[in-house]
Amino acid sequence: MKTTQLLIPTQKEAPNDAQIISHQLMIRAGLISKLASGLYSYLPMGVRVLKKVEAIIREEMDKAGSQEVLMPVSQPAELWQQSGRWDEYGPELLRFTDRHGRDFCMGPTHEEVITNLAAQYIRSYKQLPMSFYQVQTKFRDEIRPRFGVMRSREFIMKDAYSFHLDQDSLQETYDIMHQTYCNIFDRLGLDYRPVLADSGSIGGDSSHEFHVLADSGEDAICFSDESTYAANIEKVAFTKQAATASPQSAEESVLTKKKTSIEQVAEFLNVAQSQCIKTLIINTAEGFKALALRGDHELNEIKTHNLFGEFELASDEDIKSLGLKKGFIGVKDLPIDLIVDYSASVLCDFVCGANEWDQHLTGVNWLGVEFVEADLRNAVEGDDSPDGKGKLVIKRGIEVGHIFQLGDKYSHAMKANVIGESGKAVTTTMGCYGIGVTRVIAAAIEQNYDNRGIIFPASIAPFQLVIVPINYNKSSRVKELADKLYQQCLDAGIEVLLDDRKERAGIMFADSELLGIPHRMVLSDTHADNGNIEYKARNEADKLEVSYEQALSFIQTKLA
RNA sequence: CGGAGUGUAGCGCAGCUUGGUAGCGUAUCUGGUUUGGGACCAGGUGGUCGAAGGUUCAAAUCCUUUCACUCCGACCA
Repeated sequence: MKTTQLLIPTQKEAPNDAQIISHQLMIRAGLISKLASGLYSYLPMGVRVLKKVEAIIREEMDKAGSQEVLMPVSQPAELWQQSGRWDEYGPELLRFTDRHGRDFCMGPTHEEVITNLAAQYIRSYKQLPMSFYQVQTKFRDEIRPRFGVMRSREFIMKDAYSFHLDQDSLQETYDIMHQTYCNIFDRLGLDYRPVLADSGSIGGDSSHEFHVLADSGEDAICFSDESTYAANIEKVAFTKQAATASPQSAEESVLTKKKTSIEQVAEFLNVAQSQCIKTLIINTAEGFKALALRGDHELNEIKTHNLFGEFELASDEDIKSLGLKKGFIGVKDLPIDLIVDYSASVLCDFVCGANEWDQHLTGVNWLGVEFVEADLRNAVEGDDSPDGKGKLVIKRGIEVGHIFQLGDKYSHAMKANVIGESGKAVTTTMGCYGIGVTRVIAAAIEQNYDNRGIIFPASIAPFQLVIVPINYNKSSRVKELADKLYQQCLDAGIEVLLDDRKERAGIMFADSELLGIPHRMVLSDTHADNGNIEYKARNEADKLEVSYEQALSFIQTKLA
């Protein structure tokens, strides 16, 4: 295509609400345009990239034997009431009412619809296993959309669902999908890692997230420095440890006026935060519970949720009503159940609140305290890897894919049964596999850019090659050479952009670099004098002269 | 939802304290000079200053209400 035929609104400056690099560059390169909070239009260049990503995903999904379908964005409430999620989902589910007063929602995901389809059409075990996918718009009414298309409200997702007669069959497809996802992200040219993820109540190794490594990632993921272990920080499970020390000192109460945080107390008493215990009070369906953690550790909400169900931190009033002093809560003589994290229960001679205003205790030991132990915390850098090999390293990741085994949650609720071999109805078992298509683009940019702009991986660049003729509108020789080369490239099936604008060289260079087109050929009178063109790869510093005659075969070699 | 901040031309911003003709850079249009790294000169286009109400002879500016957007938080007791 020719630049003058395209809308490529590049900008020198990014809008000041664009915080992260991918957001800034997508706006500056004219890929997207913001309509409202968390809502973006894709402009021609953005759509080209989107289509590239989708094409790779489609090819690999087809290869994996999945069938493409397309389901509606708006969905009737009845389906969600059947699955129970109409009440469970919360405010992220955008609901609305049609003119007849019927309730609907914008689909944040499509388990309900696909399960409904399966219930209708899959009747016999002989049809199983079967899987479906779609590339489609999702709507999630995010509490705080941010980072451009990274966390937007409307986004494009590839979601796939599989149906099985039994767990073995599900596991088989799950493994295929795992490999398929690796193939997809390999082809997308991304540095990614599959990591163990939280799978809710199902448990086991039945859920993996695919993370693109980038400092701006919203998730923390843990790796062993000596093995292949990799997991979301939320998922790293710890077991009971053996005590490494024994009590040495006697308990003592000290004045810690207005020192209410672990940080303040540790500094004031000149002890490590890891030698302090913090006591959190939570409100659960079964009443208030006290949780004790090492001062340098954080409470893991998912683990806590798995233990107690829905919970929230106790309010100031709640703490008061229990007779406790906020900022000075300790582990001794609590009026409620105490649950102690495994790494806190092995501490000796530690510091904790005294349950009196402005008082902490030092030299505290667990002797005589009643409690149960549990795994409550997030992993921190340097923890022992749960597989027993090496220490954990923490990196930031952007979650671009998630596969998990659903079991029969939806198929049971929505009666997706098949007639089994014995002639009786059997509830199918399901798997579910998602890729955030639009997020993949942002993630790819987070991983591939420099101070001039985007450096798209070749597989998803909007164009493979840009031809920059200098003085295209002045020099008939340059124009002739450029047009001819452009036509040769088109004939050869190369996705080529001819910058036919009446612009100075600097502007054309800057735009092509901002847009991240992998290969560039420059034509000018000076090069034409030598019968040459100039070639430069976006991701390399050096320019190269190539003879005009060999230009096409040269670029074909580069693209191969 | 809690806290903070911002709304003035497509984008980036000044003006507001102390009310008095709507400004700058960039983009865009016209003409000219330039032409291998975002050029220069000249002349234009473009804004009911987020919206509504109020005070005033007079409001971008002061007051009230409201809407939108952004950031931080919503585990660190």
